[in-house]
Amino acid sequence: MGKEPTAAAAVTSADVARLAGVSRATVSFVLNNTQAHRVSATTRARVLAAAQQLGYVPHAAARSLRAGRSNLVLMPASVSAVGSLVSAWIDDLQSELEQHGYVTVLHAGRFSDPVSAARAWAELRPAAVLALDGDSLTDQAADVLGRAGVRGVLAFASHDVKGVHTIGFDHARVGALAAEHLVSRGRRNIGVIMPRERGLATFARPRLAGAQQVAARSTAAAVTAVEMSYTHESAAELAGHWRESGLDGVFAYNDDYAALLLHALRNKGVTVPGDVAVVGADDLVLAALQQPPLTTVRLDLPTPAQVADALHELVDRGVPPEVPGMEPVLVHRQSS
Amino acid sequence: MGKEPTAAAAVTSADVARLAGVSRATVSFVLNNTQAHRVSATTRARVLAAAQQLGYVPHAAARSLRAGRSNLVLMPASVSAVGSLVSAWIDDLQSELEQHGYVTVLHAGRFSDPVSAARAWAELRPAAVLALDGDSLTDQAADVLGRAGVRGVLAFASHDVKGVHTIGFDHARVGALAAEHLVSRGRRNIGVIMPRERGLATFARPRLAGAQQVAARSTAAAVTAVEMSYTHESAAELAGHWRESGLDGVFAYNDDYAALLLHALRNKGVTVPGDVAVVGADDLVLAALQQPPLTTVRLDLPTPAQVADALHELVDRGVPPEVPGMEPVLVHRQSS
DNA sequence: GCCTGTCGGTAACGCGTGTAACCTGGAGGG
DNA sequence: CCCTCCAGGTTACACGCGTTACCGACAGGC
Repeated sequence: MGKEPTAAAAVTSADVARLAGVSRATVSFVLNNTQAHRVSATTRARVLAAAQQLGYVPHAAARSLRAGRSNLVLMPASVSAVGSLVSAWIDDLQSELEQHGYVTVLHAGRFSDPVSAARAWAELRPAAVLALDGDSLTDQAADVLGRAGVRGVLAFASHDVKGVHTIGFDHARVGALAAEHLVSRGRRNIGVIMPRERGLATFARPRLAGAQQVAARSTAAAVTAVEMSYTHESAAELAGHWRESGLDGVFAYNDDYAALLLHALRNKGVTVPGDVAVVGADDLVLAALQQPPLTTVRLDLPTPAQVADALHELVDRGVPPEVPGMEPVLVHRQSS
Repeated sequence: MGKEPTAAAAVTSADVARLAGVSRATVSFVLNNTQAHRVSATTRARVLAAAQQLGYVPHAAARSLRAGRSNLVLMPASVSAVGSLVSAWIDDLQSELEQHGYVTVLHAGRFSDPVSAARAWAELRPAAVLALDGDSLTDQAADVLGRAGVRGVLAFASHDVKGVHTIGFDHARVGALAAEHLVSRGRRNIGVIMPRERGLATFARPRLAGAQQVAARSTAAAVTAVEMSYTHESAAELAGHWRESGLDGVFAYNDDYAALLLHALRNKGVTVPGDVAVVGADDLVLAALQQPPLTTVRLDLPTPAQVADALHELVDRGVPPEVPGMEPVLVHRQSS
């Protein structure tokens, strides 16, 4: 009960041992149910009682230091970059990994380059790193992780990186799909929204590139990048100059951005899909709520269980089974 | 260059020492720029070169084990429970803490009770725990953290908990504000949406309670809890039976839920605010985009810098400066 | 009485670090 | 020549834990 007001030292297994009147080894045997060593029922009870009384909790770092491997899974991701789409997916993945005995942790830092990012992750000595924006991983970064003893590096990425097991996640396909759809609806001047919000560029750039490739193939269409922030002001300004831009189709990066832009366009008297066709992405709940309902690109992700199993295999045996990549699907509604 | 295909052992400072031809201590002195000890320029260069060549990254766990304290800040929170509102705030907080030398990490687990949750957090031996849903913290949970040597426990909560430094965050006030507004607009039968999504209950329950208190004071009004999932089907079903419910006002927990409900109501021919007034919360960007624009409760949070400073003071000196709590403000638009 | 097991416990080491304490060789002052 | 001092290195320990090897006591078979 009596908690020290002054810097209470942490309770260690040695404290438990002292209180129970046994050695630290015995405490370890009891608390870990070590099968190789037998402990009498009475001492076992004494140890458990002492641990309970002191509120002992083992020190994960010391444990994995001794064991030579950790059960930490690091997901480098900023909370805001994770859209509403993936957040539920991440939660489920976390539960799956928990059942495998892993502790999953999200960490976002602002890093200048991939290698210093990898260095920061490596300091934590996770068992595995699961990168959602795997395209920002270089092979030097993967090398840093490997030298730090990270057993598995899994990444959603469009291209292979040495030392990284990639799960197909080609954002270029998303942009291409949207652009192809707009072209097939007769649009020729296609704008692609590039969010100014930091952290979204890694996804936005390849989506733009995908759209540009489509334009390059079909000679009739042209693609223009259009910057926009996720604010009413930015959307209103964009919509205000829309007619001058001559754009008759737009891929808005996201359903969130699309909804914001849609509203601003209507306010300025630009009709959708009459004057301009709008396509979002992620197929969020709000997409269907828009006026007109929003055409969007749905992203079918591999199930959390599949990814969790793959990660476990990778950490445990070194060779993961194949995981199906992300498959983008166009959902046609009235905005295009 | 040659990376071992078979379980490459992690690079340690001993490896660096061996390659540089010095002792491990010297390596430590060089890499940490220890002022108390002088190292000649030539050996310093040799050590740095060796570390560079091997790609050495220090082992954070071993370091904090030795140092007796960690620089980890743990934020228990599931990604999906963190609304769009707080996600940007969290990112900023993370940068602030990074400048203070902390590594911030998000962790969500499904726990049966507060104490086992605290135990899981305590295993990581963080310097501090920052709980966003602080109302699920008990004093036993705080005790577990304290005994594990966690220096500071900060929580957004409505009530004080022994051993926890709370930052005022009274969700009951949010519900109360919404209810008062609806009553002042002449509404008498007020529904409060309770999301079925897991993890949101800790916020939803006090919001409901706040609304109920308002109803208890003003004899004219009644409050009913209404369950709803964040899906089109659930919203449609709710809207389909709306007239029978007799509700003429609703606090929809959230702008997201409010937008979904708004749309479903319109589909069923229920007019807003004619038949029913709708109030959301969080003042998300999409709130102003709705038809009609959504009345909402904006939550003014303390700045990330304030919280980061408080946390640092708490960890460093044990006594944090006061941090202003969350202040809910009603934003009136046309949906009520 | 001696050898052989088995049961129940402990001593000791190492994981990767940081740092206090301790050497050593050479320069300088008396 | 001896003592002192300092620069520049090393040795040794501790952090909290898991585990291997050891050890004493006691029972049983010859």
